[in-house]
Amino acid sequence: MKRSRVTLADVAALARVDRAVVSRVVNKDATLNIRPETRERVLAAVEQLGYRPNVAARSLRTARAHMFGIFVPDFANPVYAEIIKGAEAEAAAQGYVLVTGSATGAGLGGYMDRLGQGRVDGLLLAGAGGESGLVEQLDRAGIPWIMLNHRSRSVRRSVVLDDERAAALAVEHLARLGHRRIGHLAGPAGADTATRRSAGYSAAMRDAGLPEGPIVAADYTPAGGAAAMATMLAAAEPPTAVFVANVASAIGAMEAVRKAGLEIPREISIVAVHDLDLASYLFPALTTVRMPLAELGRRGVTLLGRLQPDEAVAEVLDGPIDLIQRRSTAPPPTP
Amino acid sequence: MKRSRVTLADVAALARVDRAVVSRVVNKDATLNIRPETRERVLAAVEQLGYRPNVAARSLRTARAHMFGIFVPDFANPVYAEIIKGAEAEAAAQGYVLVTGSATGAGLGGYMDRLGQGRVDGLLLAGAGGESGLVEQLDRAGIPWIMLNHRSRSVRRSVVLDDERAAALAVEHLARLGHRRIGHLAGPAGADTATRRSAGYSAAMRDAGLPEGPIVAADYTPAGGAAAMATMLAAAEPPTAVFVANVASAIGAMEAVRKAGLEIPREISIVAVHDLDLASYLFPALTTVRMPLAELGRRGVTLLGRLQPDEAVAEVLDGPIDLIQRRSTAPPPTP
DNA sequence: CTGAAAGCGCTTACAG
DNA sequence: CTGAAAGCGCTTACAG
Repeated sequence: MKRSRVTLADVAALARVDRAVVSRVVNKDATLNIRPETRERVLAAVEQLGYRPNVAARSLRTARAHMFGIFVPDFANPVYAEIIKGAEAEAAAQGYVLVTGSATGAGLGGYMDRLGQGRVDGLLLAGAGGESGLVEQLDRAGIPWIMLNHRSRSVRRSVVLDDERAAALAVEHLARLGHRRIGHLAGPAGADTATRRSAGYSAAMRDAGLPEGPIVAADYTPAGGAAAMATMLAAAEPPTAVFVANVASAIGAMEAVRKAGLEIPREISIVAVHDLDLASYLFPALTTVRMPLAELGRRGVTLLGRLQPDEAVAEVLDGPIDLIQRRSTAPPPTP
Repeated sequence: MKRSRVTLADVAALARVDRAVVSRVVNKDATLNIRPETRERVLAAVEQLGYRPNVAARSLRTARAHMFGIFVPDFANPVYAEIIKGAEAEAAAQGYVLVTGSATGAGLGGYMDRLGQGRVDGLLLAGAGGESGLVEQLDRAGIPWIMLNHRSRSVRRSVVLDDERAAALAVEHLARLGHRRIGHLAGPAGADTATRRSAGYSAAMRDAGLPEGPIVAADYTPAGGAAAMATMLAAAEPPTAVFVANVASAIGAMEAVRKAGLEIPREISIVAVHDLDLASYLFPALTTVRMPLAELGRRGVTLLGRLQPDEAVAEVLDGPIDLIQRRSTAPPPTP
């Protein structure tokens, strides 16, 4: 386990060429004219000594780290796990490596401090809200950044998913089953995804010629979803189906329905956004809308590698969005 | 969003001191004797210019990257998400940053290639098996490494959890409820955790004076768990309780029980290892054994920072292991 | 108490 | 077609 301290100079000496030649061979410099046998000698020396370029020296020289950072609220949230998976796959394809940080570690501020200068060539932020001062803090650090799943005037660079279409898909599914009273268990006011899903719900209800409501907001947690669903069920005319903005809320909502003595889907249908693995483990298995989360991560990395330093971007990712029907939705009860 | 290209020299010029002084002030060099007003001037210049040390230059000079790598099979697996959380928290406390890689990206080989030389000061591997050549590959790269959750003769550095104790806790819980026929839905033969959990099951059964079996192995997936449980239920005298080595298997096992027309926990009790969030979302909520996964990640990072290059370690983490009782276990049916 | 200088390992524009 | 040289930004042993 001893540190291999093989440098370019060692390889050059063994291959009897200059370090510059080794560098260009290793980096596959196309402008290098070299005799095949010389190249072979260099490659053999690299192999024999087990030479691996020192990334610090290379980064210092080229001012490129070949790393991207990605910051998420929580690794244990499967939504962000999917985004990271996509980001890592694309980074790997580009020969980049990912430096991950989460709010459960030491927060974004601590993360950026530890990043220092020049550690990453760009930073992806998922699940950040419109925290005041955030954009300024990012800009001051001088690191190109892109925000995922959140857009607003102050955010110059963002990629989001088509949450409105996801909501429409859910509502259309319920309407097609024959539901007329379709409620909406919305997300928290602060979350940008929640706003877009609610807008999509309203638009889809209008398109279907259905009256909106009831609408109750909750944070993206089971406890929040349970409380909101209890409120909804207490209404004079409770809905026969509910579009829930988030799987975590839906878990609580299902619990609340069960507590109220109602049966899913016979008496009430539920559909939620994000087709996480656990949706199929719930009872009954939850009908969901699948969004291209990994694709969002991929796209973020692609743009980070491509964008000019001052280029703005506000993209709605054009990926596949599908309704995954399971056992939590069915036609409404006949009165 | 322009790149801040402020260097030590800029700060030194503004503060009218040498770069060396700035360096030592920034790094809080205790041996530096400096007049308070000079230090103030330096700090003010740092602040005014927004100076952040260039990590590539620092790494090149000191031969320390202040980064650790962590490689897992899959970010979306909540077991590894927990380990990463712990590792990140400890890394942050040390001023380190984490470079994550997963098998869904480009595999360990690709990850290590992209890491190059000197990018990380150490590497944590979680969920790796006893792949042949793995240890050699790691050693050749010259990066200190520690394997998490896997130990064997060839692995010189490992930290594992006390899987035997976890198994014992589960078996004791079932025995205390009055079960006599306690089956074991084991993990795959290749998995080291599975071996230790099975050993713990056998020892605990012996201690309880109970006959072993039935024992059926499955991989750590719902499908595998379902098939194994179906086999177990088809036995002449099926068990009244089952200790399942893994939550994913348990999900499938519960499904199989339901398909067989049996009720949990009235007719059969189930307890599984790892207290993941989703355990409480299952129906019925799953009784589990909680293992200190985050602590495992923390400990790995701590050791990585502390161990001598050639020091070996084979540690069984001494963290809290608890039985979390939910609704999937109860006394056996009275015949 | 503070500064000058060397050098970490690489890349690249340039000279021959 | 190949080599010599400068320099990226920092740290640290040493000189004054």
